[in-house]
Amino acid sequence: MNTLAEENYLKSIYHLSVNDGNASTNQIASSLNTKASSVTDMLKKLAEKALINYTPYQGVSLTPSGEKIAISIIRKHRLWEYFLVEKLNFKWDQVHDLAEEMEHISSEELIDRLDKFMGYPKHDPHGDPIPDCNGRFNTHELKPVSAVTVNQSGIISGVRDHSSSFLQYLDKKQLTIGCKIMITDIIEYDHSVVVQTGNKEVHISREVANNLLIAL
Amino acid sequence: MNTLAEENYLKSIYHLSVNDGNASTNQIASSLNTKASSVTDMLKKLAEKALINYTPYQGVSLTPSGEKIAISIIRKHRLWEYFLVEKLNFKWDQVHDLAEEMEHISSEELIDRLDKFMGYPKHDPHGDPIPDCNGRFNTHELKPVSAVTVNQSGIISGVRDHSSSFLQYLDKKQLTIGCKIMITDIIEYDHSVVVQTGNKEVHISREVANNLLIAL
DNA sequence: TTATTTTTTTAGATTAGTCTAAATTTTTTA
DNA sequence: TAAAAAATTTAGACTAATCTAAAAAAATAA
Ligand SMILES: [Mn+2]
Ligand SMILES: [Mn+2]
Ligand SMILES: [Mn+2]
Ligand SMILES: [Mn+2]
Repeated sequence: MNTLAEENYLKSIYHLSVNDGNASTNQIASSLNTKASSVTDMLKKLAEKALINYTPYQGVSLTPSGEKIAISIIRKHRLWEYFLVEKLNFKWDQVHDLAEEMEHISSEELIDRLDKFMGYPKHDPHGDPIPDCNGRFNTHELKPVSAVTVNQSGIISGVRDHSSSFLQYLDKKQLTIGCKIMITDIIEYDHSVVVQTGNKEVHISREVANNLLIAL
Repeated sequence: MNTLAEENYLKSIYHLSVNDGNASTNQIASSLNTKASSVTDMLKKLAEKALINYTPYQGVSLTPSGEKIAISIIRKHRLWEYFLVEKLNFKWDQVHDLAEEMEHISSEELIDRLDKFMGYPKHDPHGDPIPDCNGRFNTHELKPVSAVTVNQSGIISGVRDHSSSFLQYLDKKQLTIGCKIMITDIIEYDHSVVVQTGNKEVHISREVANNLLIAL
């Protein structure tokens, strides 16, 4: 089995390399709040275990077995988040740090039974897809509100920023997962966006629009 | 906060000193599958943190703050065991090792919500009492079947041996928590015991009778 | 009560994961 | 393309937790 630190590195590398297939030492260090030199040490260990492809100075990518482990950690993280919100009535802005700890509970059987207990949910409280027990999940096509044109409408389906301050702000504006919204205006001066949600109009900054994802 | 190793030491010291109020270095080492020299090192650290009373060569006892932590770990352990059996349909012989890992999830709020979610259970799947959120629990008076006289009856309410082989054996004999049994005979030769359970008579060894606890 | 055995502690290493500071390699800029 | 800047790795050190082997203390037995 792998240590907690190894699991966190694999997960970080997975998230960082989703786009360009590669993660740099400094990116990993900043995502794990550690130093580049510590990262280099760990990269050597993970490469030794054949969980990553590592050429010094060139960044890293996950091997198939490294990716399998990363996805299993992400599955656990998202299922525990779902459990905390749906069964224990936590708010969506309270569960991330708890899940960071729970994702390292090692038993696969436990997580598969938890999945069944909750009815095989497809998305976590933040709209992120939950991998099934074989590691498969469909990454639906979401657009940031900032990339949508006036008069288009869609369903709020995800967030890019998972910080509690952002999630609490969305709660206050009643912009939560599942809400139907319509973009009614885009202010040219600062790229802020006016959206219609239910009966209200809400005015959000460009930054917020950038971090709020909708399905059209 | 305390490390995983520290928590395990405190829990071990708690269990070992329940009876005589004191735990020896060797007892702790054997209960944690570690060496006496490692234990000595840790005892110094725990004493430094004022979690135990330690005089070299004299064994240790928990201070009030050490005991508080130990009981909180035990509460978590037993609540997670209850969750695994009642919600995820694990068998009572499958949950101990999983709970050993889960008991270190640090959030108190999480465990209090879990407690509420399950309806504040009073006993874990092995009959052990679950401390409430203030660390209080009544340690019920149970007797081993080996200490009961012929014709007395009672309810199976606990086990002294938590190993899966013992628990599976009890399952096979249908001697599980909550069953009403009556002691019908005690064989003088080997101190084995004949018990009536429901419609059947079951013959158990002295060792089994010693590890099976009933409420009269 | 002295000698033997058992228990416990100390001494000295080891491993995982981290750090700072220095050296090296790569990338960018001029 | 040479100098400067940025990124990365190496060197050396530290902490937590563990180990083996040796020393010391306590308990037991003769
Ligand atoms: Mn999360
Ligand atoms: Mn999430
Ligand atoms: Mn247990
Ligand atoms: Mn139990």
